[in-house]
Amino acid sequence: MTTVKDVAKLAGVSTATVSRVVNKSGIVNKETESKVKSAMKQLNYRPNTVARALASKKCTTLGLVVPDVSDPFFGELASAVEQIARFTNMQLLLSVGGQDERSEQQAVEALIDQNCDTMVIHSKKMSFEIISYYMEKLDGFVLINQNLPKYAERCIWLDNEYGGMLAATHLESQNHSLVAVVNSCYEIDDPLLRKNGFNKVYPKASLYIESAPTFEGGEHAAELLVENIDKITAVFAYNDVMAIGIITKLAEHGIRVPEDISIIGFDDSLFARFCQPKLTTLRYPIDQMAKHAALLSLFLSGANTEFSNLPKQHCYQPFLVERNSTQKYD
Amino acid sequence: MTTVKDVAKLAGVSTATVSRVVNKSGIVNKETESKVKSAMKQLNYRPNTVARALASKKCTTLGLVVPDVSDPFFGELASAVEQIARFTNMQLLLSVGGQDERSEQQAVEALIDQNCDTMVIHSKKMSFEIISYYMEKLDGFVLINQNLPKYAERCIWLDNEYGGMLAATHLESQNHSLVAVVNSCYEIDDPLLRKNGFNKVYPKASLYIESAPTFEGGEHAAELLVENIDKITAVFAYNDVMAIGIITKLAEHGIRVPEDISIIGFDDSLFARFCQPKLTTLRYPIDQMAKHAALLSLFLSGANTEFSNLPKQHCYQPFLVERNSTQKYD
DNA sequence: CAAATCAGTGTAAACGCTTACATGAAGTAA
DNA sequence: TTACTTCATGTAAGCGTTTACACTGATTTG
Repeated sequence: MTTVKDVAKLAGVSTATVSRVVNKSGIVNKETESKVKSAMKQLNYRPNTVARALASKKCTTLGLVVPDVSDPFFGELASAVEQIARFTNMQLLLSVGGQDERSEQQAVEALIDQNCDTMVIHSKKMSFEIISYYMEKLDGFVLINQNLPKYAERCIWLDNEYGGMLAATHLESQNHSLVAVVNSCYEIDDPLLRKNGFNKVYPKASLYIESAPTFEGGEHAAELLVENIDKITAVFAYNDVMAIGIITKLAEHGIRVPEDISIIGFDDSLFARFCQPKLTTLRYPIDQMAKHAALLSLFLSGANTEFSNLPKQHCYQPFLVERNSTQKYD
Repeated sequence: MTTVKDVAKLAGVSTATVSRVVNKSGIVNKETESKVKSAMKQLNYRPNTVARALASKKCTTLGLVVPDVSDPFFGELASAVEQIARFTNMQLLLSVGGQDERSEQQAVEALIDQNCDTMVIHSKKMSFEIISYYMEKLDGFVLINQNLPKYAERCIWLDNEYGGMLAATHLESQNHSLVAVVNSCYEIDDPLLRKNGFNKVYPKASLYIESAPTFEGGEHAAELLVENIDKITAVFAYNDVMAIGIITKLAEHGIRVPEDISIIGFDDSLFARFCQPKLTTLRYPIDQMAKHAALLSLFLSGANTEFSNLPKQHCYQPFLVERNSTQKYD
């Protein structure tokens, strides 16, 4: 491993000077600079990021914690954050938080141990106290998919209520009056908000079901749907996977989508186009949101000052992607 | 931030002793140990991983490079590696390699800059020369989904040929004699090997098509399938996404799966169950493989010596998952 | 022309930790 | 008693950087 010292010796300067040219900090003579540069090239010098982080107390890693990378939604999120990391010469440090508060907190602590002070967190279970603690401690702590009014400046979230409204409006425009809502039974805000938004258009759903936000959860909900099939003409599912679970189970009962019943999903996950029929759904701009969150964290932690003109708006709006799982009712 | 010094002062010992108890290295008196431990607790001390890595020249990060995290296949891979990392108190450092040799190499270099010397690499484009270079330089450099005979001890791969055979055998057992192979057009070994395996059972496919290994690629291939629909009764697709693309496009032409034509995929991706009909496919045990690769890297780099009795077998076998997209031909 | 400024560079002390080596006390064998 | 172990701990020199500060010689200012 070649170090600053080697470079300094070869170039006939001090390590301080080498450091100056590497970091483009301080003033250094053009000639000296080129001597140093050629020495670096000759020795194939690569600064040691770890030593650099230690000495400068600045860190070159961008942390991300998500509940589960194998979920394609978080895969997309991770991919977006990684792009920003690479673009700003940082390294992505990934921790998965799992499903309970303790492991989420451990994931954050693990990042802190790595001197990482810029991170974007998708938390499911962390209490407000714990979040506040980190917010106070780390300037670069930013939350994605969660809106804490007290820290709204450091949150990036989706307008779930608006999403619910959009779905409802779409169904209404297709003359559906008997609609079911199949919601997630998880104790987070999103399901509630989507339902609220939906209720603004349809003050009362013909049927309201809660189930796990998974394929199986969708299948399970579909059983109940089948029993009440005469009372509904359309359903708003919490997410695409559930919607697909519903469609699959419905098909087993000989109920066709969209001919017999319309279904609208949420997320526009990459497999929304994989099912029969292709899913009408709401696009969740997680890619943009994740990039915004990463840039915001970088800016707030002081790790990167180039991107100061970030969008003021921290709340993102989903939009309708109309495919084939919904149709006019008559 | 509280450091060893603070702990040492509070406990009335030297930093060396604190280090000893933290690392369980060297001999330390029971009493002293508990004094130190309580001091650590009291100050909420957490060792700084960066400083530790610098001083000991051992690193606490486990690197992973994949072509694209947003692809659920790599999401699963990343998730498995992360589990091992967490289990061994390491941090996952994720780099995405993209689609060309240069960026793959940059991804690796970025890991090296972080002092990371244990890493698992899924490469698509790296030349043998470059790979050899890293193999010689880094003991912990292990390859996944690639078998380089010279470095077989540091590769974990799938028996693609066997997979092809399995698919063929299944189709044969269902009396299909007119089979098409829809393969990936990417220049990697996998498609070729799968085809070879398939050919052992069916020396000549009734139709051979190459296309991009994506949903669209599948749709595209399906157009050709449709033109030759009378010549085939079954198709072996390179992967699940292609299979789904094919099914979707076929459906548009009124061709039903499996009634009119059987189709078998590869991977058993999580959405193999999302489509209609659910896909018969070959399970790719990427989860196990990734864990093995991570453990192997950890062992070879010397970062963790606990797991020395790893499976001798570096080649993994896919197996058939029979669902509803194939049926007996008569 | 003395004083002040400034470009360009070097010196050396951090950063938070590990670890080779030194030290000293106590026990053991001769 | 002397010499040798063994246990337990401390001292201090790194690890590869950054950076505050000091220094020099040249240029500008009044």
